Amino acid sequence: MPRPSPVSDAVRGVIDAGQRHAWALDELLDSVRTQVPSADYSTVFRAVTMLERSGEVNRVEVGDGKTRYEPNQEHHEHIRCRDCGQVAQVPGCVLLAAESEIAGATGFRVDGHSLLFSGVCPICQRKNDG
Amino acid sequence: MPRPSPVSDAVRGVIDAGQRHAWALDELLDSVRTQVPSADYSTVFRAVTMLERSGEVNRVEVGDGKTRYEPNQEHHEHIRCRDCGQVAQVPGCVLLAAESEIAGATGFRVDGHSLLFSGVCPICQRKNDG
DNA sequence: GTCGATTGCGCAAGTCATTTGCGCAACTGC
DNA sequence: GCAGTTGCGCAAATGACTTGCGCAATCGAC
Repeated sequence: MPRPSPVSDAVRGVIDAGQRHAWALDELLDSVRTQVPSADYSTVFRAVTMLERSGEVNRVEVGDGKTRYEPNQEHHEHIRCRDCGQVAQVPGCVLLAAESEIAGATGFRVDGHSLLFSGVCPICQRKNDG
Repeated sequence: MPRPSPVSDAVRGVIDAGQRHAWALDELLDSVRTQVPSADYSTVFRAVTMLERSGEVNRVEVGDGKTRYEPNQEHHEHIRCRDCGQVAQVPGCVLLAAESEIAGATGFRVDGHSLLFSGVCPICQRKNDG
């Protein structure tokens, strides 16, 4: 019987709840603190690091200078709002076939890709109009 | 007649020479120092920032924790070596058509994307085999 | 129950990659 | 040759992690 770990459990819970798609550490911390007010940044960091190592979550880089984490699901792409930074999920993948073609063109052995669309999310569109 | 600016000129020269595709600041500094040994990190930083503002270079994020810069050319994708971090260029774009579809699926107003393939470059493939 | 070992986690310091402030000194135009 | 501008080196500040340290809560054994 392992010791209870409220902070780590809260981190896992927050990510799995899926209220947001790709969580940055500070966002995770804010959310975790609604359940465990004393939670610390480093603890959240260690928790997601463990979850990543165990394969429960994936690290994603969306080019905003922050490391983000999402639940480990089937492959998909991302779309980020240029204004608020919110990251949403774009289901499906149209690129697998392209990889072998890229391999031929560049000489690289291609084993993955990450595709990020950018634009303005519905909420920010409304804000901008108003 | 503006003052000469050897460091800034060297930065522009290095990027335009195209010996590498996407330059990180420390790589730029190393290269610039072969021409101007006293060159400083902050000066290189300010130079690329200017070049970016003037539209001569583009900032690219390739998910390795460093900001990279490339000459402002027509749209293309990138491929990065998982081992050595080298970034090469993948010409062409197969995704423009997809953007409107994504817009419909997510509600975002889509105005761009960035696609990064990852894999192992020819040099590292040879290193790994040997 | 209580004692020793384990381990979650808060605190604070360290690291890495920028980013900014400061001020000297070279250069330009007058 | 002089005043004003400005490129740039130096060093400190910032932001986002990352790591070390050690307390204290909890577990299992007796």
